[in-house]
Amino acid sequence: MNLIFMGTPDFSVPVLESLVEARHNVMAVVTQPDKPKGRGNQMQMTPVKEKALEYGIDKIYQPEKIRGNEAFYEEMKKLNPDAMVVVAFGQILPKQILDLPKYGCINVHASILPMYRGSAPIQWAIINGETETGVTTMYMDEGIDTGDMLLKEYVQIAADDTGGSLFDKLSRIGGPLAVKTLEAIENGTIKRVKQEGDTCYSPILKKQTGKIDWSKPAVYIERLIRGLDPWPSAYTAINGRTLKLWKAEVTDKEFDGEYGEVIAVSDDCFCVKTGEGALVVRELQLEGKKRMTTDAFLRGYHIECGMKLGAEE
RNA sequence: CGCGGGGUGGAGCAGUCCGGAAGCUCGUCGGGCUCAUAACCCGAAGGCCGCAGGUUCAAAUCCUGCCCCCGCAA
Repeated sequence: MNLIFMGTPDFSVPVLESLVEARHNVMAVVTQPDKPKGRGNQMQMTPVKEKALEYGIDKIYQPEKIRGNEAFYEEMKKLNPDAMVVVAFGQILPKQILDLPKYGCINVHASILPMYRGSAPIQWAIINGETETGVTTMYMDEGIDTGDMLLKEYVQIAADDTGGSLFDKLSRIGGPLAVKTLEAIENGTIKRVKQEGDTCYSPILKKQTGKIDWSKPAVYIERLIRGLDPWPSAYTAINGRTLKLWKAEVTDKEFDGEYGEVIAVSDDCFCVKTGEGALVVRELQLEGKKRMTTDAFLRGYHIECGMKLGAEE
């Protein structure tokens, strides 16, 4: 098929790869504009752009805004695509664009719709303690992840899955599922299913999302830590410095003390009181330092019972 | 030129401001104690103090340039 691919971050890349490898003709790639990122504010290409360049796809569009962008619309129209495949592109497409391709716009979404619509379905599935998630392909409509569903593939969430590991699992199946969906569309064997029943929205992740509220149950905090690993990470504060937590275990034991108070310290870990149970910290990272085991951390940093984490200085 | 922290035996740190014998908590190896041990006691090995210049009688420490790691902001 003659395709236009729209996507931006890492999650989009494996889908682009699958499409190219399945010998679809990816005529053009649309991705978000390059932005200055990272230390020193270096300009950085989006992952999708990098991959497109690697494949020698020369038509790369990076419109600031698609909505109301007539020039862009004319370009797309000229290409006359059979379908557009959209994966985590980052802009909402106007109806004009959605109606353009013969077979419509296909979206690959990292959840089992209609649950976890929105931009961070993977991480929120972990944070909320789901045991299962997956990938859904659908026809796009004007809403956010509300279009008719096409194919689904389920994935189990392991007790030690992180945002990163689950991301990897889902991005591996996203590509093949997109290819399969296009095949079925071409053959006319695809079935479209309306989204009905329970739904929920997974809001975009911000740095702030990772701020630990110690009055929450330990199980929730533990899932927050896993869900936001490797980005944006769950964090608290110690002696006025940011402390990221990377690995922790939950204890049911209840201790006296305030929420966020260190209530036990041993050679290789320390324990923090939460709203429900306590959290044993196993791996962390102090501002300006590398990620390390609590064991290593405690050799150079002194922690005592009674210290409060997350306190505003 | 966005802001900031840091690179010291295998790990994590102190020492740097106010130059002058390489330190701390662990780990490793050997020995001892013990029914036994990740516990305790004794001993040992292991460091171009990120790299390159400079100042000095003397530099981990002061000056200059560079490399690398990390947090924030975007």
